[in-house]
Amino acid sequence: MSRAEALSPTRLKDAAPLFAALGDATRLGLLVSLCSGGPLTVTRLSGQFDVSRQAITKHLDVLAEAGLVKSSRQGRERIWTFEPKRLEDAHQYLERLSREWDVALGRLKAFVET
Amino acid sequence: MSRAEALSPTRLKDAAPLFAALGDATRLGLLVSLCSGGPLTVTRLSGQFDVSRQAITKHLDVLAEAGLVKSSRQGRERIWTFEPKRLEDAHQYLERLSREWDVALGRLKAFVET
DNA sequence: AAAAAATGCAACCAGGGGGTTGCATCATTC
DNA sequence: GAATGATGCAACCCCCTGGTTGCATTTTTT
Repeated sequence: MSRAEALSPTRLKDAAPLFAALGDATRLGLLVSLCSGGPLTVTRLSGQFDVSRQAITKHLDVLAEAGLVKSSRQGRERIWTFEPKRLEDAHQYLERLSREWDVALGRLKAFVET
Repeated sequence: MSRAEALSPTRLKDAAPLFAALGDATRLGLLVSLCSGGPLTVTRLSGQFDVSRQAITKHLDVLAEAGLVKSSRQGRERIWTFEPKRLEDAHQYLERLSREWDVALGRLKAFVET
């Protein structure tokens, strides 16, 4: 394994929590809001969903833990912003998977043609 | 929204269960095995992980529910195979998200330059 | 036909996840 | 400085998930 690969966050053990963070409808909705609606505060965000503000806070914490969002204090309010890096990691992981699949298909095809 | 988009399984409500299925290290391992190791049986698969065969069965059921694997009976054993379609759906959903992000960035840039 | 192999099915258990309510705290604004 | 607004923190609840064990069922194999 190359050093770059060893440090890559797209290794299996790191990819699972990332996908887990994406695996909730409310959290995906939050990502969409922050993505297209720009940086927002918790109370603003919770207005768009029918769950309590505290529930939204928990979801944002999960997303932050996965590195998908970032927050910063600004006076009395906390601003949440989308963080595209980890999304790219997930993207790359999926690509590696399907590439491995294509390789396997290639092997099978070569085997059949023998 | 176009008809194709309306029917696409990459809409938010369908994407969440898909990512949730991917959000477990054991299940990702199973996908990798089926992907690169070819179709396998449950007992063969459970040999590669340190959980019981029944636990692996449950994981495979989750993956099947999400459309990521498929199974077929063959005599007394059941063969599990990787199913690449849904992976492509997940891939597309991530791309749509990051595209939306890029659009938002573009808007911001245009606004700043005014 | 009996033994062995692969799977199916069910009950059970511990822990975490998603949700809530209630209240404390900190910054603004009048 | 008192009221209001935005968060933070904690306790609690329910249920789903990931895991287990034990046993029944179906096919092979000898």
